[in-house]
Amino acid sequence: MRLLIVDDEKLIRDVIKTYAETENYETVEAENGFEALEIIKNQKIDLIILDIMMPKMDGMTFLEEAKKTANIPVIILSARNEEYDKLRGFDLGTDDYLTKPFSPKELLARIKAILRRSGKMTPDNYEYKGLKIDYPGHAVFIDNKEIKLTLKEYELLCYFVTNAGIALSRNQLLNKIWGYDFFGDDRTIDTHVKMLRNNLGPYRDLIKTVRGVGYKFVIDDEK
Amino acid sequence: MRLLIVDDEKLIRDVIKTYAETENYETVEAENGFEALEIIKNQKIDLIILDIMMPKMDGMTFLEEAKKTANIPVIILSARNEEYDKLRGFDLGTDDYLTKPFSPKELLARIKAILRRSGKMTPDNYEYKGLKIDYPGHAVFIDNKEIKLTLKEYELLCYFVTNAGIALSRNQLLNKIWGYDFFGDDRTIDTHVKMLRNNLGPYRDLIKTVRGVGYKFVIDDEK
DNA sequence: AGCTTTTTTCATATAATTTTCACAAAAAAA
DNA sequence: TTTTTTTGTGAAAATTATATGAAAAAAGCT
Repeated sequence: MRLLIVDDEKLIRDVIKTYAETENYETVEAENGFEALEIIKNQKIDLIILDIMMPKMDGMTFLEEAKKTANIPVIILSARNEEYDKLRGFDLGTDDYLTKPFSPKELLARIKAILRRSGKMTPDNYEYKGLKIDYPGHAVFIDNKEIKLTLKEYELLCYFVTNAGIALSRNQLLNKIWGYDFFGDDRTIDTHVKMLRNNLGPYRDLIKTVRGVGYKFVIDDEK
Repeated sequence: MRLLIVDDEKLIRDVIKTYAETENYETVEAENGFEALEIIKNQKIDLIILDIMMPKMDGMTFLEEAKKTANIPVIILSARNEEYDKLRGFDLGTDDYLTKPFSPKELLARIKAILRRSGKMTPDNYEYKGLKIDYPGHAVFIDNKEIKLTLKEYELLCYFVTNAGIALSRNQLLNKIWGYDFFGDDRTIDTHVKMLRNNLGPYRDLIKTVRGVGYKFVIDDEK
């Protein structure tokens, strides 16, 4: 579950980030509308927390643009005195708003409510044949026996699973799992895939090599 | 722990009832708002599971009436498309809602969460094998012998126990046990976990290290 | 204040994970 | 078939995370 926090004040972003992380949400930050637009174009974001009042591109402008791109629910933050009118017309069934100052607790409640409402609840487990992932427990089972994966292997597997059927390039994998700032060897991924495959035992073939591209997690039995 | 299930469809009531009983909740059923009102006037009910859409007296009307009578937490069931607006104003801190179709498992999780939150379920003790926690007495026993834990150790243990099976990050632990305003060293947690483990003696392995994440309390015997 | 207990910090040891790299194997292209 | 490109693999090296002991700091107690 990834939240995008858009606010020009670092302090506010940090506070929200801190609280969000206690609930295990991942967070991405943007300082202004431009940055935010870039992010929603390139990353999977489940919810946007948006300060309406910002320099450069203000919240409303961003919102209009954003709604054209993707349908991501938004929690709008605004000072009590800002024009309420502007908020009219927004889909309060999908979105929500909160006036500053707000209590972090309330924000968290709203976040939860919205994510739930929009059906974005992360399932707490994945299962395919004898392969099971217990997300909250960070555990993976094969035929009901837990297999021990390292963090990277686990992350890899989760990413594969949520992108089943899609060929993922090494670059994509690097960016998503290692982060944008990783400049390591390409063989690194191969090595991790190797180890993951080994650990998956009978399910090792679920991770197919897509030559010239990367890897793909398949859940059908085509040969 | 008695749950009142209010829904006009017998099928739904039955499903909920069945699942609820697996968790040892008693259930009482009502087919409509009138019946439900009667019941909460005359019986001790800890939680209401309420379909918002019903003939005769609908859920909202019932809810308004019910809130006058007693302060019982409510889980509202609604179809995804029903007007969200109506739900505004309800105390999402106390109540909760779920859109149909929902997984029984999720419903159970919510029930648990709400009962816990509203302090109704606070069992006064926890027991797993020879490990016992006497909450009111703030005491912990191992094989019927009291072990002396410091406050932090006790809090840690309780938090682990109520989140059994879930990998808890250091951040989460810090925030929940130390509070949001603690900016201490990460090793602090390790140290407390170490001490707690030592004090747990034979049960020290219930607290597993989840490398790269944090710790997890496990209650099953997988190796 | 002095003493005890608890909490926190921190340095070091230990263990596990991650990365690199050279070469083998496989696939694709020539 | 031969060459070229790409991927697989094992093992070592580098890095990172956790466990632990001991000491400092803080909080309680009498």
